[in-house]
Amino acid sequence: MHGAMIRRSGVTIEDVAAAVGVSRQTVSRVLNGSPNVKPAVRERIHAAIEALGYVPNLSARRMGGGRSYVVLAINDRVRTLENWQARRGNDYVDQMLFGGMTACEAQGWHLVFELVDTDPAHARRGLANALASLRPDGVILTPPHCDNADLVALLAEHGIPCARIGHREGTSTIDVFMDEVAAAGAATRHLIALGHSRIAFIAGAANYGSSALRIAGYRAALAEAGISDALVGDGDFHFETAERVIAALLAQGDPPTAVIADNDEMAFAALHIASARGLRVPEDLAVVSFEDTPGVRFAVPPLTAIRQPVAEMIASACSSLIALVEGGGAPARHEIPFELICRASTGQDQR
Amino acid sequence: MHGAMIRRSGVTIEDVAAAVGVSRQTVSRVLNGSPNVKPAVRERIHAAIEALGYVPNLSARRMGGGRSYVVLAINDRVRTLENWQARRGNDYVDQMLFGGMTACEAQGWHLVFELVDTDPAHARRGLANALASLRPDGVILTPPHCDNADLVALLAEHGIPCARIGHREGTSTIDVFMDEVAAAGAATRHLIALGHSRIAFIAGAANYGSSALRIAGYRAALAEAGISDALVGDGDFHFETAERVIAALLAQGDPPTAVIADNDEMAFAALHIASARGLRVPEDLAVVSFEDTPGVRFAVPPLTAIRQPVAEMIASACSSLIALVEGGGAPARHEIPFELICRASTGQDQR
DNA sequence: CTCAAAATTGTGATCGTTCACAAACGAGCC
DNA sequence: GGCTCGTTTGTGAACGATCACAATTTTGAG
Repeated sequence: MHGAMIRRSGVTIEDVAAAVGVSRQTVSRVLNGSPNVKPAVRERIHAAIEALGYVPNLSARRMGGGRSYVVLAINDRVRTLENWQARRGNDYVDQMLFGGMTACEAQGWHLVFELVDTDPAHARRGLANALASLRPDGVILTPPHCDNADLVALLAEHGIPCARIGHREGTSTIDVFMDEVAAAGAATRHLIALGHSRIAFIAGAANYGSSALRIAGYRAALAEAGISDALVGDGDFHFETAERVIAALLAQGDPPTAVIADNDEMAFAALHIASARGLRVPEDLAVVSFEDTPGVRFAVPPLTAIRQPVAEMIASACSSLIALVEGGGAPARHEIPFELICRASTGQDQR
Repeated sequence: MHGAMIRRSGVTIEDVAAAVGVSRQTVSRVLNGSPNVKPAVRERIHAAIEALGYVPNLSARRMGGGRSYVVLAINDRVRTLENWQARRGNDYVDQMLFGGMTACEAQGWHLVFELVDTDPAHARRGLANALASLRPDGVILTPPHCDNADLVALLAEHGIPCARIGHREGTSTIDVFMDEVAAAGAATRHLIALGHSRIAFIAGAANYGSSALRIAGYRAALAEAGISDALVGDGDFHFETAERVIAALLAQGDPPTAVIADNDEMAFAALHIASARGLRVPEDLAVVSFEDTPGVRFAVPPLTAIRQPVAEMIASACSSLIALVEGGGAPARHEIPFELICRASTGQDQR
């Protein structure tokens, strides 16, 4: 068949250029928003792109030396599904995917996830491999990678902008975080306003930055109300440990009438103990949680909780990275507002 | 500095070739597992790759006309986080990410997620755009896209292998599914074995393939035990509706003593009603759920559930796609075994 | 009307890899 | 030893975009 060419793939920039009667570079300029294109030509190129259904090939763009239009989100790798789900609440990733993809897509970018070992020796190598193979334009580090200075340094060496979730000390990075101190304070003050003075805080892990900040906020709110007794229990984010810790607190001479748990799973442990001992919630024991996974609405009773705005945080990280790459400017810090959602476990009626 | 060149990026295949003293093509052969390389040379190349920390650039590979080493997972796009989380249980995506990434990574592949509108007119276009920009080597369609024949056709036109999750009719596609009929049968027989004969099934949605199959399995198990009364309630996967439906069933003259819910959220509704009416679970009302999100272990009491093996399904889909691309062969169907996990809501002790 | 400056458009080189094909090498057979 | 055939290695072209720079057109001031 004379003149027929075998096409390895779909519509290319040359096809658009040929259809309009301009060079590929002019089409490229339109794609990349260069100002120096005659309005009439720009119009015709847009029409041709639409008509032909042209979409730029991401790999080719990357090869051309331009941007990759890819944001890489780094999560910690775990071995089993159980560990993965227990990691940081099982809807953390769900929210990441939603928030991140929605934000990236709105700008014509893509979000790619990669798992990297937390172990420092493997972490650097894992990130380096991901960078080499994907060549992202920006990287998001989630906990606990966000606290790994080595990874931040590696990204700086490569000149790749970095956003950190749940970290607030950065100067060279985009830090996106919520005010953990204020959130714990709000939860504590909510209970104090309801008349409680024996309020326990079940911490997740001493070495987690967020736990320490929350304990500080809790203590500050108590102090502010003139309550001298802080009742901090050492949990590990898991049900069984929390059960023991809460049981021990309740066995004291002057037991708590309210519990703040560092995540939902531990709040469920509080409900479970209350149920087992015939304590009414919230009358005998009020419960507040940090996290607000969808399931807490269906607990018996539904849990009052500080909502962790994960989707918003990731969306903000993506938007900021994109803005940084496309518009220049300097990395900034973004505090995302938290929310205290009052439900039946502290006496409110709503679900 | 004489001879110094400005490097736009990291280690390339040429660097490895130069270090070993061979041509790039020989290194490429080693990377792609070609058999025709002298063992001694292969050895030295592997050593150099290791020493230099070389990782192939994915974009360049794709440009070279080879594979992209990318599996694209298509999910339905929704507008709000609430809808996203309510979609199919909030840990569906969590499991997808874990199962899919783990499987892909093991083969040196990558998993990329993309959101595509469910609306038929936009769906085709959304997928076409994703294909054009990412050029994946394989695509996974999750519900409800898995049932969209138009998308399957589009992939066939492009010659891109396709795996469908939760679909079992495919001939040209890799279909990965669980035996919904048998699972519902197992749940039903479990309750019958515990002495129940008034067993209700709260369906999720009539037009969901899986709901219909589960109802069939439920009815078959009843018939098998000589129980003539099937008590099917029409739910919509949501708490509030399920609450009404279950209340109506309990108001009957001869109310059910057991409820099977089509997802966890509706099972929580059953627990909630029981708690509100002072019915003991499992003594007065036994509850079985389909889904087994992590939270059901912390319900009061913990829920017996059919575990939906989402992570395994996605992992299987990825592995099969990769095998198909790398090894040839024909698409096959994969039935993933389900599991009935017995907990306190049907009388068992474990969590 | 002329000419310089600004705006617009086009051309070759380039990114890092694989493909297609050609060349060199080595073993086995008569 | 010479020849063929299979194994191993190398070379130029290609993929589809962007970059750097050059060429052309348009604009506007004198």
